[in-house]
Amino acid sequence: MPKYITKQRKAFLSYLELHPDEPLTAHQITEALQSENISVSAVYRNLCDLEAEGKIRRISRSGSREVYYQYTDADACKACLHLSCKKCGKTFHMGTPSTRLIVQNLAEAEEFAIDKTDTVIYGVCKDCQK
Amino acid sequence: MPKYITKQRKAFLSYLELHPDEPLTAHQITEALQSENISVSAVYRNLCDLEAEGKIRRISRSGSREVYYQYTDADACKACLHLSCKKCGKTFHMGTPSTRLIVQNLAEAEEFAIDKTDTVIYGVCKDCQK
DNA sequence: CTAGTTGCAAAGAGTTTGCATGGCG
DNA sequence: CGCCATGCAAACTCTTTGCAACTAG
Repeated sequence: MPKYITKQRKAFLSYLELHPDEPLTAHQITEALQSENISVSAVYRNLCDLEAEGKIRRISRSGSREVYYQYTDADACKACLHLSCKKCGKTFHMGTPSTRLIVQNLAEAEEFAIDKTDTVIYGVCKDCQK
Repeated sequence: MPKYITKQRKAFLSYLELHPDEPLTAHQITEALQSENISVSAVYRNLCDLEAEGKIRRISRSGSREVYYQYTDADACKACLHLSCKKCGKTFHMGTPSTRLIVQNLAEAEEFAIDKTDTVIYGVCKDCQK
């Protein structure tokens, strides 16, 4: 948790708030904040801080060597599961009833306590299915 | 797809087959095959090949900087979802009925076509819940 | 004034690649 | 014998770190 609100941190945070749930690379963020003269190290340090606070999800997987950071607007989505479209990259929030159904089914049928924050379900969204 | 069956590749593949669905680092694999005198580059090259063939899942996420490779024994688990325990690291295969239920629910309630190969559900398994 | 934050450049870690050598078929 | 795979070391890229300078409170 930040103690000083510097110009760089302010820019960094407001950029993330404008792109919630969007998979961003460290490089992308640095580029976007070029006008604010933020350094790569500051970006990484801030990313690490947020990751430690659990406000950012870091992901990398098959198909791309890139590492993505996703700003997850805290409370808004602690109750739901996240759906990520492999085509457009957008993230969707699963409705509460569906989420509950899955959580319950997993608990009952598999005795598995799902972690809603960590899990991301991949697939193809409505719009990209055409 | 391999054209020659070399001693190193044979050792590499049989090691993976002994550790299906287990999250392994490239370093770990190299260490384990030390007696076979396999080089790091050979390990990486073989990992890349399998990843391209879709036989290996590469994953890295918040909480650890490590990159894990998981050998997914092809056909055996194309029909089910994977559960990964955050405590013991083991992977479990979700039963077909439960899987079907989730797939269907996602399709109906969210119009989202889940990709069973890419998705991994994180949480805590039965044994680790105690 | 004091302590947290930044920028820079150097250090690190993990992964990839070029090239000559060696081995499978 | 011809081509693929390997090993080695160098090259790369991304990320982390040390340190001095800066700045918010």
